[in-house]
Amino acid sequence: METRELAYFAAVAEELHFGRAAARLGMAQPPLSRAIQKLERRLGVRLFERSSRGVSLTPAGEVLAREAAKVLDAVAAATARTRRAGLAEPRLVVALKPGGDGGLLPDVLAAYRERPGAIGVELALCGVAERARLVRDGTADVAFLHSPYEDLTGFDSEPLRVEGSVAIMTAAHPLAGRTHLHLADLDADPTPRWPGAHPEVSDPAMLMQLVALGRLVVVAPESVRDQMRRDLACVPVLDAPPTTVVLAWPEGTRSRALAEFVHTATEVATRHSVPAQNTAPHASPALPASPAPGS
Amino acid sequence: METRELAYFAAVAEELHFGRAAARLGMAQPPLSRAIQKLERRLGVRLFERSSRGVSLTPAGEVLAREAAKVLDAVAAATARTRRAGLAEPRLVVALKPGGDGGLLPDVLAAYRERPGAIGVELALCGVAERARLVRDGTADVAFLHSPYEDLTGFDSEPLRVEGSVAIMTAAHPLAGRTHLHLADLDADPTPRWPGAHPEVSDPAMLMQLVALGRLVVVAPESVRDQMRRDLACVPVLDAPPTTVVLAWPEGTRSRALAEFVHTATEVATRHSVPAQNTAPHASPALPASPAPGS
DNA sequence: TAAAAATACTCCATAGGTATTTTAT
DNA sequence: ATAAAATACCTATGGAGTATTTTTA
Repeated sequence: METRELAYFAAVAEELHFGRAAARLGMAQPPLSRAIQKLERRLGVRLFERSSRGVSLTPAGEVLAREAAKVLDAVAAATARTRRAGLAEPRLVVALKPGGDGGLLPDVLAAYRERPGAIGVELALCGVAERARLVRDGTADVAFLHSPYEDLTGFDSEPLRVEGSVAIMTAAHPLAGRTHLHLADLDADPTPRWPGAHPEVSDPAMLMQLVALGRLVVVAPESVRDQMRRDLACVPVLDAPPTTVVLAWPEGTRSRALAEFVHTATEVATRHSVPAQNTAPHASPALPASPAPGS
Repeated sequence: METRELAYFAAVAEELHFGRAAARLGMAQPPLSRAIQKLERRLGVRLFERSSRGVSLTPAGEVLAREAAKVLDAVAAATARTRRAGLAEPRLVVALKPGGDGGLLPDVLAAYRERPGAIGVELALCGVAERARLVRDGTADVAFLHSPYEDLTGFDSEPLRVEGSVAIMTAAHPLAGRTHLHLADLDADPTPRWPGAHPEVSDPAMLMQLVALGRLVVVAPESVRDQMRRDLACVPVLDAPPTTVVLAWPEGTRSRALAEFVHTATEVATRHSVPAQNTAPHASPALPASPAPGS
């Protein structure tokens, strides 16, 4: 089964229309129809139910749709990773969303840079949805993700810090003065879970605008506090499930640089978490840096 | 990147010799050389270091070797799973090695068969090494595996039962009369860990023969007791790491039948483990079957 | 100089295009 | 009657074979 055929199949499976799929693929409809027929013949399985009023997937087609996506992802990742491995000086690409590092990144970068074999680190700032994809498709080596909000299948990961949740609301909100609250206190307000569980609003700035307008209360990891608009209030939610900031990379990766980066990150994370308390996570005292190797 | 090209690349990467790789692929050497060159051109990356005395992988080539293997596995799995999904009456294929089910399988099969939507179950009996591969390549849907002996990356899994370890030895062995022992007691004997950690001996019958001859003592999960030769003795090892029998299936599988099978298996496993004691794991009393739905 | 990969050329299998027919609603 | 997929037929790209040359240890 060639990847070209799988790409054709995937296009038809998405469009459920040979003509439109062909247009999307930049080809004519007849060769596409023939390619799918040939695939069906070789597999000995009918993949589509055709009628003049549209096309639908057979059960076997449903299976192949999932499998084809995996294959095409793997091919894209293979291409990207091989290209990146061929660069003259290799770089480690770290994907994160703004503020998605739980405040650890600056120290992690500084600590990693001191290591003997350290290579250049490139940051891929991106939206919530893209981080995992960038790693899956080989564009990035590793990402800061939020467990359990993000799906870690296919990744190995290392937890860096556990964060409690805070509710973000207007200063005018009746609950804004409280020292803490419980999820039940928010029953009256629309409270989409962070990040982006709500359909329409994926842009954080827009979400915060809705909060500022008093239309929403959002529950988010406490580290967002630092980059929050000043006109919003922020109250710890005691019984919201905690968020874990994790570093995630593709299962089975064998890269010296990545291993060292992850190791450095966990070290920095423990340095941060041991002295700091849950209620004041960013009051990390200026510990002396660990003895620099070499110079 | 076409799968054909990746298969070519994988062959050369394994053989490290264009001529032999071409022979293995059933083609002539020149087109193979050209195909690899074209791949290198398209990726913009050198994959092999060539000399007249052999071929070696560049760092980028090493990366692609791993990635290509993933892609080719995914393609093989896609083919197998799609074909199986197209069969007139779908079957659930369960891979296990003889005795690798911890004694649970008969009850699991009986319980599953009673369920309303149950489909046919096929058993793929196979050696130790093949079980995981059968699931990975789509030939089987689910396997009984032994954690932590087997690599579960790429699988989701459900633990069924935790087993202690026993040492298997000749009845004449000085330790054979003991009621229990510790790993340190075995320091004097060659003791490959079960299963198949030792290089040469992969056939269990051969391994048992070596045990019977007094050449080895093996440490194995306690459920092997049942199918053990009568001329061997079996002593619990208290400090050996416990083995967990798990059901494992490909990450992200969406199959009603599989979900029900796994659910049934965990139910049966808890029925087994609750009344039985660690020291007599197979003395499961004849509980009344759970109320059959329907008839 | 000998083993192995690269080049030169030739051929044909097949992917893809255009025109048209079949099919099912 | 009409939208959409299938078929017929043609073209040409590029994958593969044979013969030969180049390379380097």
